[in-house]
Amino acid sequence: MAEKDRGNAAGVAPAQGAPRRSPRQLSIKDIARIARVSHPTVSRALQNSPLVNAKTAEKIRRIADEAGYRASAVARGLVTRRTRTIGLVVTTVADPFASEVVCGVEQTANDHGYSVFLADSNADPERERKVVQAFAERRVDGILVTSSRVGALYLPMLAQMQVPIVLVNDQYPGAFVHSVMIANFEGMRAAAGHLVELGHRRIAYLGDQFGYQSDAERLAGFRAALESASIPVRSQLIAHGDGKPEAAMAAMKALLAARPTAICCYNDMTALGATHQLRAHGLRVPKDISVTGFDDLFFAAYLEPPLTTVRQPMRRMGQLAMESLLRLMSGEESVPQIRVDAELVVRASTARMSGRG
Amino acid sequence: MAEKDRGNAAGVAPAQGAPRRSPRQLSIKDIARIARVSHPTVSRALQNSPLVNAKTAEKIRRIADEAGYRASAVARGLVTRRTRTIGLVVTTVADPFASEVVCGVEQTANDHGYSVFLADSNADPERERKVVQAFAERRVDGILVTSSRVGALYLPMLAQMQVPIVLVNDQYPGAFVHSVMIANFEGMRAAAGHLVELGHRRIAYLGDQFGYQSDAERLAGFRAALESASIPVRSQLIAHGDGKPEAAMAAMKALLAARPTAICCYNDMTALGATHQLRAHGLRVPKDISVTGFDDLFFAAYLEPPLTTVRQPMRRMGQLAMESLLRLMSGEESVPQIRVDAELVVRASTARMSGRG
DNA sequence: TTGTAGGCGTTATCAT
DNA sequence: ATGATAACGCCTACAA
Repeated sequence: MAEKDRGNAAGVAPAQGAPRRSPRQLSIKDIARIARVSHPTVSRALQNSPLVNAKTAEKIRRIADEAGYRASAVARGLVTRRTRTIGLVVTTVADPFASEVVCGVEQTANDHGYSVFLADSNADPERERKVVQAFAERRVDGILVTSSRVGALYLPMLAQMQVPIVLVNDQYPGAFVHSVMIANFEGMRAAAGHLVELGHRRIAYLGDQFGYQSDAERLAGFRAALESASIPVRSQLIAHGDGKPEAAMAAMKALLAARPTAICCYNDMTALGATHQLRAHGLRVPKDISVTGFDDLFFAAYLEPPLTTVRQPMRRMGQLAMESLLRLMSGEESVPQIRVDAELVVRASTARMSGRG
Repeated sequence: MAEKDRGNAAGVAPAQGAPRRSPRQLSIKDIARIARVSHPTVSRALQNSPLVNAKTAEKIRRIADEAGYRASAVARGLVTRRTRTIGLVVTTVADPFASEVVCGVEQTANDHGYSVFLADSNADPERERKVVQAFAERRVDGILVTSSRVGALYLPMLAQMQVPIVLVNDQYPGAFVHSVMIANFEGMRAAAGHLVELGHRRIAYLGDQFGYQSDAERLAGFRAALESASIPVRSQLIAHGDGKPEAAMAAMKALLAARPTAICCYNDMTALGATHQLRAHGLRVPKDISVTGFDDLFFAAYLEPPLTTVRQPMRRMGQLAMESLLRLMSGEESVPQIRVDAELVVRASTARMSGRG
């Protein structure tokens, strides 16, 4: 019998006429049989329950360990109705902002025993819907969404799923209770204010047409800085890309006609494209024109010239969002709107205004 | 009775003295009761089984849809023993190479009805071990690993888990059967060869001490290019960082003593740091010194000067890895080692050697 | 301290 | 074409 119980998990060749490999994972009952106890006892021992004899527990744990037994989280999830799983949706992981947030989320989730399902939406509403449905079927305990462009779409789904949701830099913050947001207004106001102090008066704003709320807030901060210095905000000095370098180049080109001496970009990716376009036109940064970004992505400090930008503590924001979600999942209340401070980092892409004006 | 069956899923306030909200998700039995059929019939209808009357099926689907019913993938996974789930481990998502691969994997997985668990290892073997254990408990159908520095560590786990594993740019390819790798040797040989053609003879190599196999192959390609031009490879012209800008700066500094006129970097992140250091020393790229990278990350084309580099089709590699895993999971055989071509992209960071030599 | 008996929400295997 | 019934692997009463 002992012979029979051993199975052939160790990779022994299957018996003749038995083409079926993968002898099936061990279950709690297998461990129970080997340890000569009932399976509930094994369950208790593995959860370090005080209701089981210390020696027995030790023996069971040893056996389970030697056998390489891993309790099935799916079976457990079925009975406990909690999967210790969350769904994380991003527009695309390939975006450096998103991947930093994902990193912070993942670390925090793991530290608390949660696994995370990652899904790209590609900013496609239909895909985003499917992704959230998949999460619903997976019975995730909570959902985290980064930079969604279709936030409102979640409302009906949320109602059905009955799981908490937290958004990071959502574009429709009004619709949701829980979110982690950067101080868009203050951050961009600081960047524009910095340029004003350097003597610039023809300052442009290169935004993100898909940034909605974030873009609106940053633009408002930009306006506030100019207005408090009594500088009129001219519409020829405002343009929009899509948050990526390619579109930023086109938008920058259009902006050039208004001859700005400085430009505030919606984010670092936009600054990357804008700067590239400026060079193509023979303009030197910052001598001829100053440029600021937003995010402080890893490459900002290594650009030529190093980029003056507004730092977002992206990883930390991911962590904060996950911590908020953890609270909600355990039934506690959580601060609805978490607002994170942005920090202006002055580098070499901005300089005192010179000639050319 | 019908009254009673309705439950209060629609968000009706809970009855007095019933503090317990979240009325519990609908199950297949609820749908069955409403449709006045048995639950297996519902199951069949929802799977579009031909074994069920077309009209009945239609009615069931309509009811399920209106009720917002979502079948539990966890219950299904328990009985079918397949979760349609894979585990994806990366050293860190914050690395742009990794996030591109993740993107390709995720898209492909989703298109085939798989959800992906993402986990960072932070290049910490202990954490990586825990992560894989979590995957085992989650009963993932397969595992994908990117740029692992601890590949060998998987062997024993793999034996126990009995799930297929595919590695992307693994550092210990010998140990595993299935992997997707870039043509490291040929790629770097092309980059170095390009510099040789431009007349350079004092060419340095700035590698990644944690790149193991990848670094070894790229270095070999570098050597091959020089040797085929009868240029001796001097050890003072070889240094190693860790694949990131910071360490690259330090390594570059040390390399400067040997006065190279060109430098091949292990990857674009390394090139970022190396270039930054060169500027700090007043050297102009490419006038005084040429620089090449590897990867062709999104920012490479936007640097000043635009970076000459070796392109890896990262997303495509993620897709190939996932497709290989899909084959393995469905029991088919798959090409063990998939080798992807690298492409030299010549931009402006390299130029014909001038004076200063 | 331990064992017995459900049940979690599906799919699979039989009947009918 | 449909319905009973039995798993799947675990946890949680409750009983002993």
